Amino acid sequence: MANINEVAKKAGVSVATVSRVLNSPNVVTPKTKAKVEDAINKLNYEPSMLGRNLRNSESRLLLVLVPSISNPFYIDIIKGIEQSALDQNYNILLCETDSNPEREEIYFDLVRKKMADGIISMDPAVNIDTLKELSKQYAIIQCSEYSEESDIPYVTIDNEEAAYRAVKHLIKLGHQEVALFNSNEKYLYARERKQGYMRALQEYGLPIHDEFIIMTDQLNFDSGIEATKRIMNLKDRPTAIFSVSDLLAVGALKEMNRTGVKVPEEMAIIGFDNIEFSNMTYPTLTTIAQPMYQLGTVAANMLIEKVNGGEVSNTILNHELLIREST
Amino acid sequence: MANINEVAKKAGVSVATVSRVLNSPNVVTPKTKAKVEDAINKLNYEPSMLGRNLRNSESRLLLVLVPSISNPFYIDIIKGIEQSALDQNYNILLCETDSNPEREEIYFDLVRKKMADGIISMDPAVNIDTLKELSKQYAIIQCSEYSEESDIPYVTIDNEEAAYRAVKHLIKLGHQEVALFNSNEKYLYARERKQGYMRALQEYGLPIHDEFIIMTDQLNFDSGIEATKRIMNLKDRPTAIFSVSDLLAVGALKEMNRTGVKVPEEMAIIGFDNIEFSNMTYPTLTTIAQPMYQLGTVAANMLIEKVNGGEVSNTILNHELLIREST
DNA sequence: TCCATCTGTGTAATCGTTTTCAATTAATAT
DNA sequence: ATATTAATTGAAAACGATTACACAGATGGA
Repeated sequence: MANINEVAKKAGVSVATVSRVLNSPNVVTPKTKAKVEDAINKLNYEPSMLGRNLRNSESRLLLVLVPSISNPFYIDIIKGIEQSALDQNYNILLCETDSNPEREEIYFDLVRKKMADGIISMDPAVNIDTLKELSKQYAIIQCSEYSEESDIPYVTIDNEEAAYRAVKHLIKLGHQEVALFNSNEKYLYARERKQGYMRALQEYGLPIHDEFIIMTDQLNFDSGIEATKRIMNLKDRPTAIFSVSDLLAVGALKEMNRTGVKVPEEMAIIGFDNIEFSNMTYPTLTTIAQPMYQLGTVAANMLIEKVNGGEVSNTILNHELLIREST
Repeated sequence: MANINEVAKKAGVSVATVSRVLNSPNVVTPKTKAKVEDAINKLNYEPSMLGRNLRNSESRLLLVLVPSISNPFYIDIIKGIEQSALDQNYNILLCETDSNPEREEIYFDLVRKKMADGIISMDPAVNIDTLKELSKQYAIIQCSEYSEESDIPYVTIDNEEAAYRAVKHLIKLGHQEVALFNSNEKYLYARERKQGYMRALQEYGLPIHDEFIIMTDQLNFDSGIEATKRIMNLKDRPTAIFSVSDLLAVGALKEMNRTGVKVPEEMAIIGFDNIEFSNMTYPTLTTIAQPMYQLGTVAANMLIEKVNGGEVSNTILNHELLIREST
């Protein structure tokens, strides 16, 4: 476990020279460089990042705050972040908050204590006041979900437009009664998607049935089943469902299969996200595809730019309507 | 961005005392403690982990090496690891190798450079020679997949027995022709599960058809579809499939749905892992449930024990046959 | 030949903690 | 009141790198 001093001694040079061989090899004479490299090899020296990080006051670690890694939506985003981070010599600290404020505090402390150089927040349930406070001092980017009135930079898609297109697609297929499986409207994306839903209905002069709008607490499979049961118990049922998450839609699909309702003939279903699994279901799921991987790379690049003192501006990425078997 | 010196000055004590207030509050007088805490609050002081880590020569970071985070099998393991780590004041560095040796090297370098205190390896395709070499100097645990001839501690399940039970279950349902969707036999778990498969067949005096044994390169949905097509093209088809991964089985299910083959009537399918999705499919998937979360917590506890110089011994956890609709 | 310039290298300070050891103060026993 | 012991505190040395600054030797021009 040699350190830079031993290498310097063995090579007969100063520690400064060893450091230079490592960090700016061009300023040092080929001859001394060779001596130093020889010593490094002989001693099996590996520079310690602990010393390096302290001296440079950086950790080269990026905090990635996710509500839950069980939702595959985040998986591709994380892959994108990881790739961008790696390309720029950063690593990621993946943190699942489970929408648990205590956990969140643990993770926030990591950046306060300099264990992380910045944060990518993807948790809609994040404590936005703390986040705003932190953003005065630390580099922070919001990815996918964001807060309007904070001036924290974000990358996302046009949720209103995406929802509008999804519902328009259903209407054009002849559906007049479209249910909405939404999440809690305290989240911006939920409000925006609902607006898109309403705009489409209004544009085609269709009435809005309040009982067709189901709010679920969580975006998961079970909530999808639950919401579907409520819809199916209505005496006037809708003929199509627009779900703001593929996981909810998969739950709906499952419930249809269980009760023998034919999809898309008796009930059309459209999801949101384009998670991998949406293509594995029976029938496959029509959905709004979000550019997850790209959301990740862009978020990471923005964050690193910000860590290095640069200015970044908000980014809206493109989405896409993916028509498959469920509509 | 105050440091310990400024706090000491403001409180009128030495830095040693400040450090003690933080790390062993009981040895310092209540009065001085109050002074120090007051100064800490006034200055908004947060101790830097960079300094701390250098001094303690530790990073309190655990490297988690996963082949791919797209496979939900690893998600619950990761959750378990994270919980255990957090409980003991560690954090995890999640690293997806994508079975890419270059990436793997980047991650290995993190432990060589003291950026991580230990490794939990879950990648079957890991470079075992490098891993063995590293294990002489660093704390390493293998989780789920392991190498027999290395003396790196591991936690896993009894793969042979699990496979045996799965196939026995199919046989008891009357299936005489059982296909095996396996992964490459260079992996230990693949060899063990194949052995369990053969033991069950032999025990019931059933012949082993080589053409019923399909080896797939990857454990994903597409490979499952591919393998199913090959099986269905045989003139003598099996009546049941034992797949060593739920993802493969989901692919098989999808292909059955597409071609109108009834599951389980015309083809029974049993998976392995019990990923969340296995309960969302149509029909739901019978599977061998692995204790993923527990694999994670145990692996993390073992690793931390080892990081602290303790000795750990290999652990075999229990699995369970989960009978659902696909058999 | 001499001075100016450029290159390569070394010295030592610095990043922010923890901890050993010594010194001081407080507490207890005589 | 004094000697002895115990409890608090402080000074200074690590931990392992990077880098500003100074210095020496080489190069080139006049």
